Amino acid sequence: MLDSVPDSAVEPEAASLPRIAGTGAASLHGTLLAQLRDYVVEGNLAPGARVPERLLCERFGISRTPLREALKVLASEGLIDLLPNRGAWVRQLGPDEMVALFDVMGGLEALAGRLACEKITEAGFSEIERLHHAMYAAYLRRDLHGYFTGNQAIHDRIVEAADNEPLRTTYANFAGRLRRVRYAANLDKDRDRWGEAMREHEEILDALRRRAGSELSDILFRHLRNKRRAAAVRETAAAGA
Amino acid sequence: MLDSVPDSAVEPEAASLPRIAGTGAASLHGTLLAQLRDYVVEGNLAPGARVPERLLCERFGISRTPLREALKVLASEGLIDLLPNRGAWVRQLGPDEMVALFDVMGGLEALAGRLACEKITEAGFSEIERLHHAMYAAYLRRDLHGYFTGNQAIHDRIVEAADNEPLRTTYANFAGRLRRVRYAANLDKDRDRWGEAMREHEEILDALRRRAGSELSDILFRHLRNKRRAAAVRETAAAGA
DNA sequence: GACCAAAAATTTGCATTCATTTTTGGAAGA
DNA sequence: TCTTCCAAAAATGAATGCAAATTTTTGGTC
Repeated sequence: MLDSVPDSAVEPEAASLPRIAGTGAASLHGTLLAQLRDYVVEGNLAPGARVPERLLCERFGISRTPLREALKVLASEGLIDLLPNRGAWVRQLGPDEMVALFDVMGGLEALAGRLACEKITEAGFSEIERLHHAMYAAYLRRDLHGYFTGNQAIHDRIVEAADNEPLRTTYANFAGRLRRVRYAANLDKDRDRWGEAMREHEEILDALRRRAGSELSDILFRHLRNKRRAAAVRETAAAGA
Repeated sequence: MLDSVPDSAVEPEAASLPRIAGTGAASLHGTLLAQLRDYVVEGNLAPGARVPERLLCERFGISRTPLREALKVLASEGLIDLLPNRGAWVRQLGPDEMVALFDVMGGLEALAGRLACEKITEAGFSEIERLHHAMYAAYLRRDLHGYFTGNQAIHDRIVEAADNEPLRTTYANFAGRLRRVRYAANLDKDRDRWGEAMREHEEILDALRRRAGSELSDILFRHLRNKRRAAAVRETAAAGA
């Protein structure tokens, strides 16, 4: 039943207009939201630290109202915690939470791979293939940064190839939450993992070439699991330090 | 580099405290957010309709500030669109968007199934088995409502068994967005689909019994795809009407 | 010197106010 | 009669104000 509130006429243009605000692309509010999100994700505030409302207002040159709106959104994205009457705090990931987030990332990548197999074009595949070879070259010359960049690019391209807007958004959200975990950091000390990751990427490319959705889905989930395992070492070590 | 903003001391209790605000459980703001979300999800406002700010303020007995904060969050959840200077509009799903959302749901259920295979207890499995049989009984006596309820319960239990908080939250979000699509509505006219769905559920239970994660993952994704296909008929029909 | 209670100073949450923008309604003109 | 234009009205976006809660400081006691 439609409530006492009258349903205004349907907005005809709304459907065709770009969905501006959803995640906040343009529009003053969206700008601030993006800025503030970057500010947090980039690590300008220490995990577990209080988010200084007043200082941020001055920094961004705005009043508290729009800032607080942005904070509410960041809280719903899981980047910060809002404690009633006690303000906003940068969310700190415990080991369990990190594991949970990694698993979701794995699920999202698995989905992206599956969809990519259905939708990717020959050109799109070639591009990923090119990135793969570049990454392999970086691996051979032990260029950690080059490898990391290429790796990131490949995973992003797969998500892109899935051509699914909500997936893109959700993926970006979880990637942002895990941004602090520097998975690459281990590889130079964990040559085995590096080689293993490289082999997994061979499998990924192969499955994608054959457009084997289920298979790719599986590989990608396992790939993320292993990535997490490698990252967990450092996490645990850091926690113990 | 940590910015000019000084890092306040780390809040020791924050880690152990329940994550109250994230999705908004308690705390006045969270209450309003949940209320408003339900209000939209329940369909009190027509899709494509304007969200009447002032009226909602009166209805909930609050001022515009907290309402607008909640609207920003709902926009980030994808339930409404915010058009700069033009207010909030209930999001309307076109066919393509619906397809995209269904695919993400499929990916999330696939993930849930995979994780459930790793974590579910014998008691948890028995409960799902019980629900399955109850649903089958409903199917046999052509009890559409009973079937639908049981079906929903099973999928929810699988997500629950995955024991992953961010997955739970994300799943709930997408389920809410798709709430308007009444997948069950077709079954009484599409007996073939109903039987097919029932057979798929047999497979689901079987894979879960064997704790065959990858397999269950695949089945669940396909199951959702088929569910979408059935729902799409009605959607298309409705669009054509 | 450590510990605790009370008052001051911040900070939060929400209401209210104000400047812009959009929308509405109608008059003038084609 | 229909379109175009303009002014009034309403709605949005953001700043400010204020009561309640929290945190910090202060002062005193053991």
